[in-house]
Amino acid sequence: MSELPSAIFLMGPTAAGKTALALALHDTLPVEIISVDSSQVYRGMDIGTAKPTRDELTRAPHRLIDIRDPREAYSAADFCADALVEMQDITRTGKIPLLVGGTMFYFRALEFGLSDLPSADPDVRARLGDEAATHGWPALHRRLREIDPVSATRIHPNDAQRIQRALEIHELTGQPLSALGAEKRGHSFPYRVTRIALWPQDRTLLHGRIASRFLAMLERGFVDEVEQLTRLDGLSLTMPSMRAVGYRQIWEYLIKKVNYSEMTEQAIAATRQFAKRQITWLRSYQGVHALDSADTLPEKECLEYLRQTAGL
RNA sequence: GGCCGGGUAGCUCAGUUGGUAGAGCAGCGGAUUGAAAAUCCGCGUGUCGUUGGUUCGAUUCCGACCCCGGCCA
Repeated sequence: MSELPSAIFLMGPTAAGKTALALALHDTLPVEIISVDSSQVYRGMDIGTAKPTRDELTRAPHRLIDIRDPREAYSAADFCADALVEMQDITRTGKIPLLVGGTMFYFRALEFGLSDLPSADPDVRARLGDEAATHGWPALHRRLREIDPVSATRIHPNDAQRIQRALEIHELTGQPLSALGAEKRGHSFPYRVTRIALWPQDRTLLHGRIASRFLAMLERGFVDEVEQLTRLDGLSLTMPSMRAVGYRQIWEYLIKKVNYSEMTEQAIAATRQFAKRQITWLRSYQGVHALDSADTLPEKECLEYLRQTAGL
């Protein structure tokens, strides 16, 4: 058996201090950073995604940032392919890939793989969306029950997105998702992973950071940033990029659907809920070493852990 | 100071013709296979402002007091 190269995952909810810790690690270890963030892939979305600043990027380049136009879609499958290419590129130069971010689904898909399924088809989705608009999603769920009872049991009748996806797969392949998903193509991730998660155990503290960070984003021109985006021809609120926390609420403020204080309140609440979902992922992610980011960054603790487990 | 509203969940409010109460939002927990910062599921005990009275029983009726609006002085 040959020894697999090392990789480090640095995970954590929003506003936990991941970027700061990653920069610190980059200063002392032979690592190169890959961003694991479904919103930072978009160009022009800087303030609201808490993208590293230009100075920080000069100090420690991040891969997989600014690789898409906000009118394009990006997916977990795209990420897996892109990340693997970058990881191998880093490994080739004798360095260690440090994957940093808050998109837990991307981490999971990368490490454990996705089944061999067709990618999204806008036409099929549009047609299913139209059907749902007239008959309702529960009707489509009934149809799913006929063609794929296993998936229909797993997917709730209200879960529009998953019903749509399951029906889409059936239309595209003629086979049920439950059958395709079952034949896992033997996935083996070619890295030895050290997983670290960073977040304050004190929820109140996290909430405080989320609120003050959002207010700081507003001061740095977040509304202007979204205003610029609304001028992009063809960009709409339903696109994946604009479903991002903060962007969505500010967009609604700009079209006068909500006032300024409602926007602020709703954006902060949406961020808290997002952080909670991220924490749910982290709790179920096996083999994760949790670091508490309370008042100060646990930089030394992190380095010590890496020394012991990854031999750095 | 007088009159009129109102004081019920963290917030906004509903309700109980007297049998100790429920929505939305927030919060908490969970799921998660090409939209994932998405999408979905589950969770509601709170001196019903305080204090007396009537009553078998009061958050509900009556009185006093306190607080917040508004109007009049």
